[in-house]
Amino acid sequence: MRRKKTPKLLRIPSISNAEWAVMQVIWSKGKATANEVVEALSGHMEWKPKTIHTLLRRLSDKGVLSFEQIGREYVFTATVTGQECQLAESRSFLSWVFGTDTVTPLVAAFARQEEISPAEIAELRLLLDKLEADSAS
Amino acid sequence: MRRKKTPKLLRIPSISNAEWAVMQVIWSKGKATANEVVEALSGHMEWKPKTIHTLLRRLSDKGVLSFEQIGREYVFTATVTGQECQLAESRSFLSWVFGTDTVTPLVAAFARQEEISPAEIAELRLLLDKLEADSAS
DNA sequence: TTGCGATTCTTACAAGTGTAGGAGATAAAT
DNA sequence: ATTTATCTCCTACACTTGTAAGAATCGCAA
Repeated sequence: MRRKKTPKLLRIPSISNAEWAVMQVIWSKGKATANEVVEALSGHMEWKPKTIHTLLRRLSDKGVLSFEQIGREYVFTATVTGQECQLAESRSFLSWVFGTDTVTPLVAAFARQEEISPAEIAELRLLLDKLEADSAS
Repeated sequence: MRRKKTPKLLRIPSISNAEWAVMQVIWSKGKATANEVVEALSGHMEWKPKTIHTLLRRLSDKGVLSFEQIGREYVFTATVTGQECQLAESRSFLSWVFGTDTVTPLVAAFARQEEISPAEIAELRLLLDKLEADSAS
């Protein structure tokens, strides 16, 4: 039987909008050099390499990235998982926009605008089923 | 039969964190003077009145608040609904944190951490049922 | 070993935010 | 009519964010 995860309240520093794009790359690749990040982002972001370097530095300063020097390059890795950050951000988002700590109001808001497709409804149902099964076990 | 709401892409200017607290008050009261907002926020926010005045001014500058002068006071009203703003913010949030335009990943993230209570599961199911009924009609 | 090219470190700067203070105007009270 | 208590308007300032340029450094090729 799965137990509630430890409520690890490790303070996750706030990651800005632009910084998220960089983190996504690191998370998806596990680790990456500055150039790999630049590479990965070129195409769908129109950032100069310098800009990305700045973001990497700021993220390191905040402690959500760590790096080791390999030769003359730095290899960055995340010190927090994407899931942790997503959850943390989601919580604070829900709290300031909906004044709540649950997802329901958000879903309701989308529902009101009929922004939820039948396929998604099915997907959500499945999720709920699994949740219930889990907690019942 | 309900039709999809007009996809009114009226650009909603971004409302900052602190500003949201002010908007919540205006939305809940319909209209309010500066002092009423100060009043409403005192207690759970530790802001000086001046701070709130500044936020009101900035919101007016952004055009999400309008005001009419009654005597020597200003009465503020919102020019955008809370729902519009919540939806707009939610969309941009989901897009930069989850890289999606649907709510499912957020719900899944909460589900993974078992942050969803049985009661909430029921509530969500109800919501989905209603949604489906609506679109089927 | 010396220059060169790649990489990192330092600095910049405007816009947006959080958080107000002080000056000026004005309605109300006396 | 003057004072006074309130409001609003203008100004401030440090921090964050988006967006980078230039300087310094360091390892490799010649």
